[in-house]
Formats: sequence, structure tokens, C-alpha cells
Amino acid sequence: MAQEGRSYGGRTPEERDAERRRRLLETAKEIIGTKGYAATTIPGVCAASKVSTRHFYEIYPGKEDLFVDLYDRITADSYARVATSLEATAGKPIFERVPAAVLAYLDPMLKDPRVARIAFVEIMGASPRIEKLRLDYRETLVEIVGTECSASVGRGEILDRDWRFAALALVGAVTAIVYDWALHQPRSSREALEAQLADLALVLLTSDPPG
Amino acid sequence: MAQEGRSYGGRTPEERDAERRRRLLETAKEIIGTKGYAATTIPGVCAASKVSTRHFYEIYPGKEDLFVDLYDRITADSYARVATSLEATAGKPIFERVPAAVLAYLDPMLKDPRVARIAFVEIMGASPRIEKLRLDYRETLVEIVGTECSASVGRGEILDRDWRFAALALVGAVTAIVYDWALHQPRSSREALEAQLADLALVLLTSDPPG
DNA sequence: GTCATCTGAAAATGAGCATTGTCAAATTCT
DNA sequence: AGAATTTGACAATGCTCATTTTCAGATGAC
Repeated sequence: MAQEGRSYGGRTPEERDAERRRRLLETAKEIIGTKGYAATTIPGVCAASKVSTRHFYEIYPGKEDLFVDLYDRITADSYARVATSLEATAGKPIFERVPAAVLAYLDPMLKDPRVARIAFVEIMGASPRIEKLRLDYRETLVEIVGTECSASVGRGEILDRDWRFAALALVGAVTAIVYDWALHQPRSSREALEAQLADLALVLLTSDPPG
Repeated sequence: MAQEGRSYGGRTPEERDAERRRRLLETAKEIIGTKGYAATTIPGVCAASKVSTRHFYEIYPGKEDLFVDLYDRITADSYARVATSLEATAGKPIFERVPAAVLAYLDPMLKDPRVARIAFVEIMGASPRIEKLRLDYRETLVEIVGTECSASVGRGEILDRDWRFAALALVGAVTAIVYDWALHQPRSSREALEAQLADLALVLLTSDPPG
């Protein structure tokens, strides 16, 4: 019947909850990004993040929900970067906008191999709900590519083509390459990789289609 | 102490074993390719394939081994097709060999969406052992691409480039596209998709690299 | 100071399998 | 026919978690 609690340790209930959630997400990133989702257990995450299982279930309905929250935040971050990039390059030619947007999206994965593993590998086929989430998010990406590129076609910059096909190719290729780069040691410099990725994006989205 | 058994039902022990293995593999393909590896249980596979769990453990040490066997066979099949295709097009220009080999590899996945799901999604991050298997197999593919394309460079057909990067891009792109095609209904004709995939392979492996 | 609330740790519960063992019926060999 | 082997169904075991509950101590409100 407790309406909503009082302060404790100098923090409001909301602050305490947010702090626990932050620790859970940080630990989940570490464990899922290192051992994989299948090898991740709730007691394990709770122990490593110093949050009791009781508090865990006050925050999340279950294990899957923690993963969904984590993936949502990773994706939202990347999408926000893409939006910012596209705004920043508004009015510029597609040959500048596309590479900038792709690299903006990938920045979190290039900075942290755990994020790359979560977003590109662990997310796949983890569960029906998570798989649907992944495909829905990807569809948004496909639409963004289609919208931007179609507009560019209208401006006479590039030739029209099957944008869904091209977008899927780009997403698949970039996924495989970045995950491989994040895993391998030694590896080329981030700058070199980014130059290759920018070229790849241009080839797939802007160079004249065959046929 | 039984050395090795006698015939039963008109079949040798080896034949009976092979028959059970065949049923297990067929059922595993159906269940893993439909519900996913995470949702697959040994009792479930055994019931659906009419093999008792006792016999299952006479054939496989455990659950993971069935999946490994299935994936091994799927991969071996595709690799054999690639080898056959490359032999059949020996001496021909790279612009013919590459598309033919790529489509030869993909034939089993284009014929059966369950195979596409297993080879392209369920295999990812399923377990450390299976993930290593996937990456090892992919490395073989990367080497084949590198070998064939470098030879083509030597013949003056195409320009040299980072073949590992190009091969990973091709594998990643093709994976995403074929899985998407296998899942979506309605979908374009297989012929149309194959034409697009062939173009994609040519763009990534043979068209002049930027820079 | 006293009582209600909040906390972290740990124990308790329960479900879902993977894996092993049992056994009666079917088949083969001699 | 009779002994030995093989089979398939099913019961039994045990383990790994997810999820719930307990509880003694810490903290805040008044």
C-alpha cells in the first residue's frame, strides 16, 4: 500500500532506482559483450553490479527485459547520432552525407568492442521478441536510407535503384566488417577502417548500379 | 561387451544408426530452422524424429554436437558446390567465375529458408564452440576469395585491393539479403534476386576500388 | 527514542530441461 | 523353441537457473 517511498542515503527513490539501473546496464554490457547473452545469468549480473535480485525484479520484469533495455539504449544512441549527422550535413551532396551518417552510426561500436558484439552478434536470434526488435530497428534504418537516397535521386546526384536491397547490403557488410575489426588483434587504425567503410558506403549507395 | 551387433529389421547396425542420424538431422533442421536453436530441446527433437533419447546419446555426446553436425553438413555442402563451380569455370574470366561461385554457395539457402536461418542467424553466438566454428569456416571463405581474386589480379583482369575487407563485406551483405529474402512474403523471384546478388558480388570484388 | 520503511544478502521455491536408467516387447540366431 | 540382443517408451535423476521470500540491520520521519 506504500504510496511511494521516502529518501534514503540522501537520495530519492527515483535516484536510487536510476543508480541501480545504471549499474545493471553497465554490468550487462560487460557480461553480454564479453561472455555472450546465452552465458549471462541474472544472479551473475546482480552479483557483479552489487544489486540484489530482489531489486532487480523491482526494476525489470525479467531477464530478457534487461537485454532489451540495453539494446534499446545502444540503438537509440546510434540513431540519434545519425539524425544529428544528417542535420549537420543538410544541403550538402549525398557523397558527403552518406559516409558521415554511416560513421556516426558506427561510432559507439568502434569505440567499444563489447557494444559491437552486442549490437551485431548477440542480438541475433536471441529470442523471438529480441529478433523482432532487431528486424524492426533495421527496417527503420532501411527506410532512412531509402528516403535520403531517393531525395538525392530527385536532385540528380545519383541514379535510382532498389534501395532496400542496397541498404540491407550496406548494413550486412558493415556489421560483418566492424565486428571482425573489433575482435581481431592486431588491427588497422580506426582512421584507416573508417576510410574503407566510407568508400564501401559510397560504392553501395551512390556509384552507378550495373545493368 | 557386445562387440558390434547383429542385423535387426533387415538392417545392419550401421544402417540403423545412419537412419536414426538422418531422422535426427532432418528434424533438427526443421526445429532449429523454424523455432531457433535456443528453443530447441533434445526431448523435442527426439519425439519429432521418432528416436528415443537413449539412442540419441548413443549417436551424439550432447545437444550441441547435433547442431555442430548439422551446421558442418550445411557448410560442407555449400563449400563443395563452390569448389565444383570454380572447377567448372576454370580458365574463364573472373567476371563469370565470381557470380557463379557465389550463387553456387547460396543455392541451399535459396532453396530452403530453414537452411538460411540456420546458417545465417541461429549459428551466430549460439555458444563459444559454435561461434568459433562459424568464424573458422568464414575464414576459409575469405581465403578462397583472396586466392581467386589475387590470381585474377595477376592476369590483369582487375585491380588489387584489401581482399579480406572485400570478402567480409560480400559475406555480410549476402547473408543479410538472403535471410531477408527467405523470410519476407511476398518476395521477388529467385532469378531476380540472383541477378542482384551477382551484380553485388561483381561490384564488391571486381569493380575498380575508389581512392 | 520509536516505529515504519528501505536495504543487501542469502535462503527457498519451482520449472525446465539434459542426461541416465529401467523394462517389456520385438527380432534374430541357432 | 529358447537364449541373446535390440528397440522404443517412459520413469528417474540431477543440475542450472529464474524468480520469490525471508530477515536482520540501517536509515528516516516525527
